[in-house]
Amino acid sequence: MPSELRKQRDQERTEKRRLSLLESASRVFARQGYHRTLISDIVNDAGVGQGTFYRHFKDKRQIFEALFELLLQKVAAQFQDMESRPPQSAEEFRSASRDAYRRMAQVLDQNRDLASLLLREGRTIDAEFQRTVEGVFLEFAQLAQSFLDLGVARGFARPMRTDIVAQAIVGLVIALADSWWAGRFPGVDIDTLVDESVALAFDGMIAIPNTAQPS
Amino acid sequence: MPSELRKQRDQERTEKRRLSLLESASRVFARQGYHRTLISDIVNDAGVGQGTFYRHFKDKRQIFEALFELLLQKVAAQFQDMESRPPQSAEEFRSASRDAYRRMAQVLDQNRDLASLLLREGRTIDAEFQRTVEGVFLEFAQLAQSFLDLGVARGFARPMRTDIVAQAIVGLVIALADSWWAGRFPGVDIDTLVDESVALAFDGMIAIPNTAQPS
Amino acid sequence: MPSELRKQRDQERTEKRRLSLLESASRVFARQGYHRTLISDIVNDAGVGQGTFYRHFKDKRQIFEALFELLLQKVAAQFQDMESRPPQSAEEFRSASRDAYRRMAQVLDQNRDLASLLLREGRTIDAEFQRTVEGVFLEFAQLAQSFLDLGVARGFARPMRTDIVAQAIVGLVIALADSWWAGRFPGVDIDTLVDESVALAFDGMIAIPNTAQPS
Amino acid sequence: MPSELRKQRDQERTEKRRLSLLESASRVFARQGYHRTLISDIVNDAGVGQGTFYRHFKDKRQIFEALFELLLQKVAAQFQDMESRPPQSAEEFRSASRDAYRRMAQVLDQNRDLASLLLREGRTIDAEFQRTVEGVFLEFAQLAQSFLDLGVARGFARPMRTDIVAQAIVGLVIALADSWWAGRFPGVDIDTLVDESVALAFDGMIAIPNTAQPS
DNA sequence: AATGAATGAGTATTCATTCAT
DNA sequence: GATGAATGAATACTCATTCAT
Repeated sequence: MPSELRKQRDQERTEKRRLSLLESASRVFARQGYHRTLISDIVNDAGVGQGTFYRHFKDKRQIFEALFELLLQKVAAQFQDMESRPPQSAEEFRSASRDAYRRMAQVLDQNRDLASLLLREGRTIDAEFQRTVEGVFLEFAQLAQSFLDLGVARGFARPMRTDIVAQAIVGLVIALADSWWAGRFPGVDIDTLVDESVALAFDGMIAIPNTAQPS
Repeated sequence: MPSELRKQRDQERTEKRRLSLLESASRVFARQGYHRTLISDIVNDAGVGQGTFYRHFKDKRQIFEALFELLLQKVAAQFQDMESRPPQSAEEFRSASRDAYRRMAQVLDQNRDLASLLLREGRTIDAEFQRTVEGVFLEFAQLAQSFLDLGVARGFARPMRTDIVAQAIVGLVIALADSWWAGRFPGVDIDTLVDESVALAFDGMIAIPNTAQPS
Repeated sequence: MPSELRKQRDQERTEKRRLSLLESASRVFARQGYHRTLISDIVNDAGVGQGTFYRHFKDKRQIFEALFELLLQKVAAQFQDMESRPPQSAEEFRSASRDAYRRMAQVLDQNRDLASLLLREGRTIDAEFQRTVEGVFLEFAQLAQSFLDLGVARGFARPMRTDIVAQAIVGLVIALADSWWAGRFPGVDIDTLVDESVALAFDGMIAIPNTAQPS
Repeated sequence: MPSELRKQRDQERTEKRRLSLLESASRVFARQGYHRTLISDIVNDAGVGQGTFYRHFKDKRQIFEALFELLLQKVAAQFQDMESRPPQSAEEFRSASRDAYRRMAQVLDQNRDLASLLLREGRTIDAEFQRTVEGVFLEFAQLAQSFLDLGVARGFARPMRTDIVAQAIVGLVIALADSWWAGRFPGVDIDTLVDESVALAFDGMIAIPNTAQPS
């Protein structure tokens, strides 16, 4: 009895089906938004029967949740191999920041539909999901804050309310991602976006008098 | 002719009803979110009959739209009397920015429920409303951009991609408002928030070498 | 504003609607059984919209429950004015029993559909309803038992396990009602049924030797 | 020729599967009732695949039918070896009755789950099954009736509507079985139940004057 | 023969909208 | 104009049944 083989093959097929549903859901959510999407839209897009959906997910919320976790995994993977040595100089501080920023930009852009969807609708599902999403935002903010604290402690950054600035930075990233996806920066590449953001965050907007008046 | 008087009184009562429905809608939307709110929730909160809703609004979308316009009006009013004389110095540039920022912070905070709701859910209603909301965001960004352009032109601000920075600034404002409302800044007052934001936007995070090297 | 009048008229109409739904439910349940009956069958029979059902009842179980209570009320009403003076002689004991029996037979027969339905399906709805129904059966059995106990105490009845006999009597009543409704007693009237039951319960089946051997 | 042996073994295994499914069905039906039982409940209990069910039974109704027939067979077996010599005296009449009663009590109690299930739900499956069940009840009633007729003819029993009394007796048996299973007779053994039933059926409840008046 | 993933017909239920009073 | 009971279209979800492996 090749039941072992059978079992494995079945499992693989099941997993494939699940992924195909996730892809369809992502596509349809991106097109119509979470709330205007029916289960039937998803299964039609996936080309499977109505009942098949319920074999893999409890309801619309759960497939959305699964998409959310998928994105989190990808984000985590992107930062997996990131150097963790604390910066030794102002220059290293800045380059580490730029690196983190660039990685975030990349993972967001590589998962554009998913990320855009989750950023836009994640907090409109229900109270619990709202908390989940805000928890993730907060985690990022806290990561940023501890990095800022380090910079302040070592004198690479000026004294500041790092809690406030960290949240501002996260908001800035999200806002720019959103604008970028909305096509409001025609002709701008990601590197420019990153460079401008980092420049703003580090140097601010103010004209630098030193450089301008060398004499 | 009492019919004239009667007519006016009726009209007033009608207007009062409309406002009461708008208030209820705002309250209920804020509590449950747009998508989880039923017409019956709104009329129950307002203490009027189900049919009465339809005498004043076509559907849920329309009352949401009306709330959106109400907020826009209040924002506009806040900026009505703002001085429009272009800044003549770097110092004026900075203070004008802070003033604009503070006004925005005030109007958002005075309409906390409404603003929070619209920022969170405005783009999840439908495609058309999404465009409307993004149009408003864009307007703010453009306003900010033209102000930045002016700063750059006069040498108050360093050269930069003002289109990008403007959107970043708008995102930053929204993110901080959101965090503030979510209670993530316990013990922080609005002025501190504004000051930190302006400091970040103008000076960046970097330690100021001038101060460090006085000689 | 005749809102008072309006309210009353509305309430009356609502009550009428509710009764019409109960009647339809009773009719359809009787025809198809509880489990094979759809909400749509009931509303079609009542000639009202699908949503109207849910304005009056939570679900199919609840309308069944309401029918059950309706029957209980009618049974209670039938026994409302029953004489409660304890029997003073064997003859009174027997006639009081016959009277109770007859009343039960009447109320069951007057609510044939309802009673038949509830006796047949009442215990197949769910565990909780089963307990409810059995509770009612038990109440009747206990009533019968206390009556029997009295008869035994006064010497009108022979010593016996009145708990067992009481339940047997209740079962006997139900079985005969069921057979009667199923048309298994063609040409028999209710009085005959009652008389035979009482004779069986009181005298048993055995030939009476005294009477048979007068000489 | 090993194919012969193989065939037989296969057949045995098939039969074992069938029985295991029947047992599971009986168990699950008894626990949840027919209508609340899903095919999946049965196959899960039996530890076989969903498809296997359909290799042995057409649908839920058919497995219920099979259980019903199983019970009938057991009942028939119980009465197989029963003496068929007509009673020659009042005493034999009574003892034959008690014997039949006791056998019925035994077979019902030995198949408690099955019997309880079929008595409770048998008539709620569909119209056809209802007729089948009522046919079986009727058969029992007719058997009882012909026995009663014989008793009346020979003077062992008083003249009575034997059709009515027979059905009453059957109802009484069922009611007591039901009460017994429901635990409403704590501490009572089956023999007591049988004895009380026979006493009620033969002698009724009335106090026996003979004993009271010895002279 | 056994399996269990896939299927979709069948239903309960919700809720925006209407309209008689 | 206000009301709220009535409505039924729209949808989520279940579960018996099939069938490829």
